[in-house]
Amino acid sequence: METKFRAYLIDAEPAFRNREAGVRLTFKAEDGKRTFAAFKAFKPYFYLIPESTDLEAAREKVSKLSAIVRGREAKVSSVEIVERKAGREAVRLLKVFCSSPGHVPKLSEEARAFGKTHEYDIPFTRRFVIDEGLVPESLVEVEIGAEVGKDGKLRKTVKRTRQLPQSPTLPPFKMMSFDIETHNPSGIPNPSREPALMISYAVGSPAKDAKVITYSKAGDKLDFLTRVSGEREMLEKFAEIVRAERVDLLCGYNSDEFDLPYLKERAAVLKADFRIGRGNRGAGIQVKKLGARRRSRINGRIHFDAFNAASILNYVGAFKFNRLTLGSVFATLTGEEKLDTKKPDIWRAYDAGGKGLEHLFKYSAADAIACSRVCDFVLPLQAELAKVARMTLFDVNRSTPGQMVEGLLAAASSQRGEVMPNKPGYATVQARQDDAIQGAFVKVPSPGLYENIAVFDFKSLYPSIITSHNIDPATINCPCCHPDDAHLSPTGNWFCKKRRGIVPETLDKVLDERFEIKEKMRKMKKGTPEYRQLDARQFSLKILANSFYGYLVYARSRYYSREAGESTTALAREYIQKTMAQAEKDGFTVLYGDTDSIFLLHDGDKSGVLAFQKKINESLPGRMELELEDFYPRGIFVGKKHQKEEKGAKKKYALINESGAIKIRGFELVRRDWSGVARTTQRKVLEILLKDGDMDKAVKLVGEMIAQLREGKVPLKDLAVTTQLRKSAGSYKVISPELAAVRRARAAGVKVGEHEVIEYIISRQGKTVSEKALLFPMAKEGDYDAEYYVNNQVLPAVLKILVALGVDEEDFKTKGKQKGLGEW
DNA sequence: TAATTCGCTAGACCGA
DNA sequence: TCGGTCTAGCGAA
Repeated sequence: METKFRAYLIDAEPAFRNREAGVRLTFKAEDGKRTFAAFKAFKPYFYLIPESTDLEAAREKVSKLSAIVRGREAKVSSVEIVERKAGREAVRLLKVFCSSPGHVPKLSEEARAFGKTHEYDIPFTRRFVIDEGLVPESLVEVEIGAEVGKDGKLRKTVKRTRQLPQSPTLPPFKMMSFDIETHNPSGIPNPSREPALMISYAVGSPAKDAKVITYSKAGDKLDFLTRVSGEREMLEKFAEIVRAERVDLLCGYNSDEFDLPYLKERAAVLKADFRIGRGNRGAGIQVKKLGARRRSRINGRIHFDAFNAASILNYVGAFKFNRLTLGSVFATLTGEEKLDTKKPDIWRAYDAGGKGLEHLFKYSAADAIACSRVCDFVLPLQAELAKVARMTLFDVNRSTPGQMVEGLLAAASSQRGEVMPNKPGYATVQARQDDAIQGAFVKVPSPGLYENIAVFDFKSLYPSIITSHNIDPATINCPCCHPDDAHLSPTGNWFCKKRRGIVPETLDKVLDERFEIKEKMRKMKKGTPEYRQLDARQFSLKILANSFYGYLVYARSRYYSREAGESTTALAREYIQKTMAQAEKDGFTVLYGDTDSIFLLHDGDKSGVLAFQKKINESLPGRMELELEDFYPRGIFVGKKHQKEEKGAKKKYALINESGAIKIRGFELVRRDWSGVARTTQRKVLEILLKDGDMDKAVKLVGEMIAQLREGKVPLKDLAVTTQLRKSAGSYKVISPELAAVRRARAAGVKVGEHEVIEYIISRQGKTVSEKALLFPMAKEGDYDAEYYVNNQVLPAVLKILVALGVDEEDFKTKGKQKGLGEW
C-alpha cells in the first residue's frame, strides 16, 4: 500500500521504531478532513572538526567512541567525512551519527578530545525539518507507505516528502480552547490536594459557545453545563470530548504552566483515564521544565498557549497590553470586555453555591470563549513565524525572538553548506554583557509650539544598514578587501564587498519577501482570509527583521559580534547626523530626531521638502531609504523638569497632522504609572492647544480639574497609578510607594503575587507618599490626598506644556488664586 | 532560556 | 530643611 497526497505538516516529535531513531510527523490533509501521523527514520548527528589533519585516523578513533547514557551504553553509529564552510574557511570534517537524539550530548562531549564539535545542540526535530527542506505548518506532498510491524500491526511510514511552494494559509486545524477553575483557599494552587472544580471548553474557530463540565449539583437553569458524578468523571469526560472532537490544536491561557500540569496531576491522584492525546500513550501530557517556566506537550495534538504568544508579542512591541491577563489581552485585541471575577472569589463562590456559583459557571465559560478569540487573533501570526523560523507551531509558541532568528539562520547555514558557530559558554556570555554598546543619536529639541513640521524616517534603519553594508561577524575586516575598497564603518572596521555574509543575506531575503507581500496586498481586497494571512506573514517578517540587530549583539547569540553591532549603530548615527546637516544647509531648521527620524521645520512649501527627500535618497546606498512619515501643521515640545535652560526634553512630543489626527509620544499621558486624572487633563490640554491654540481654554480646564479634586469628587478609578514590582518584594533597596502599598496589603492578609502589576492610590493617612499609598482594592472612595493629586500629578503634567507655550508660571498660579481656585 | 540603548521622572535616602 | 544622588519604572526607537 502506498499513497501520495498533499497535507499540512503540523507537528514533529522525536520517536523510535524498532529501536531506530526518527520523527513522528503529524499531517493535516489539505481538505481538513483527516489528521494522521506517520514515522520517518532520521539519524541524529553532530560535526567534529578534528585537530589532526589525518581525517581517516580521526574517523577511526571517533567511530569507536562510546559513553554511558542513563545507565546504558551509547555508541557512535557511523562517521562520514564531509566538506563544509566554517567562518571564512572551507574545511573537511567529520559528521558523527548517533543512534538516539539522547546520545548526542554525551558522545559529542567525548568527541571533544579529538577536536572541536559543532551543531551538537540543534534540537532534533528542527534538524530534521531543515535537512529535509521542509517548512512546518505549510503544505507538503507526502508519500506514505505501510509496513507490518513485529507485532503484526500495520504501521504508517513516511516514504518521501516534498515541500510545495509556500502559500500563506493557516492549516485547517480543528480547534478547541479550554480553561479550568480550581479550589485553592490557601491562594497557592496545590494539585496534589485541591480538586479541579470545572473545565470549560469551546470548539471551532470562531467558537460560538462554550460548555462547562462540572460535578456540582447547582445551576440547574444553565443549559451550557455538562454534569458528571465527580472530579474523576469530569477529567475523563473532558478527555473523551477532546478525542471525540478530534482536536488538532488545544488552546489554553497559561496552560503550559498551570492548567495542563494541574489536570495531569489530578488525573494521577484520582487514577482517572485521562487519555487526552492521540495514540495509546498514557495520559499523553508531558510537562518539561524550561528554565524558570514549564511547557506542556500533548501527544499527537498541538498544545497552544495563548499567554506565551501574547507575552512575546508584547515584548517585541507588536502589541501593547496593559497587563498580560486574559481579560486585558482580550480587551486590547477585540475591544470588548470579558466577564470578570476576583481570584479568591472562585473557591468561595463554589463553596457558597447559589447565585455566586452560577456567576462562576458563566465566568468560566467566558474564559474559554475569550481564550478562543485571543487564539484566533494570534494564531495566524504564530503560524507564519513558524514557517519563517522553520520551527513547528508548538516550538515557536514557546520561543523568544532570539531563538526564531537562530532558527532562520540555522536553515540558511545549512543551505550555504556552512557549520554553525557554537553557543557561547557562561564566561563568554558574562564578558559580553559587561559593557554596553553605544546606541542611537537623539537630538535635543527646543521647547515651544511649532508650525509646518515635516517628519521623515529611515525605513527599517538597522536592517537596511546591515544589508547595505554587508555587516556580519564573518565579513568584518576581511583579508580579501582593502579598507578603502570595502564598506567602511565610522568605527574603523570594514566589511567585505566580495562575499555576502549569512546575516545580511538572510535578512535581505526577509526584507525582499516582506516588500513583495506588501506590494501584493495593495492590490487586494482587505479583510479576506487570504489578505489577513498575508498581513500576518508580512508582520512576522517585520518582527524577525527587527530582531536581527538585537541578535547580533545578544550575549547568547551564535552570531554575536560586538564590532558588527557597533558599526551598525555608528553608521546609523552618521547617516542621521549627515542628513540633518544637509537639511540645515538646504535652509530647513531641524527640530528634533531620534534614532531614525528627523523633524524639519519648513516654510509651507511642500515641494521643497520633497526635493530634499529625493536628494537624500539618491545618495543612500543599497536598500536604505528616507521616507516621508507625514506633514504636521502644529507640534509641541516641552522643557525638562529640572532644567532652567532653553533645552527641551527628548522622547516627548505632540503633533497634529492635516486630518486632525494627534500623535503623542513620551508624555505622562501615555504612561501607566501616572494617575488617570493627570493623564486626561494633560491629554485635553494638548488637544486644545494643538487644535484651537486657545490658551485661556486650556488654563480654565486645568482650574476646573483642580477644583474637582479639591472638592473630593474625583472617583478612585481616576486616581489609581498602575505599576509593577519587577523584583521580588524582599530585594528592594528603596521603599517606593508601590512597595509600601504591597507590604501594607500583605500585612492585612491580602494576597499579592511577586512581580504582579498593581494599582495604588495616595490616601490621606500618613506623612510621606509611601505611607499614604494604598492598593486600589483596599482604598475607600473619597479618601484621597487632593493636594498630592494637584501638586504631584495634575500640575507637573500640564505646567511644562503651558510654560513651553509662553505662560509665566508665577502669573499662572496668581491667576488661579484670583479665580478662587485656592492656592497651589 | 525574553533583541538593544537612550532618556525622563518620581520619591527615597543621605549628609550637611 | 535643603539639595544632591541613587533606585526604579516606563516609554521611544
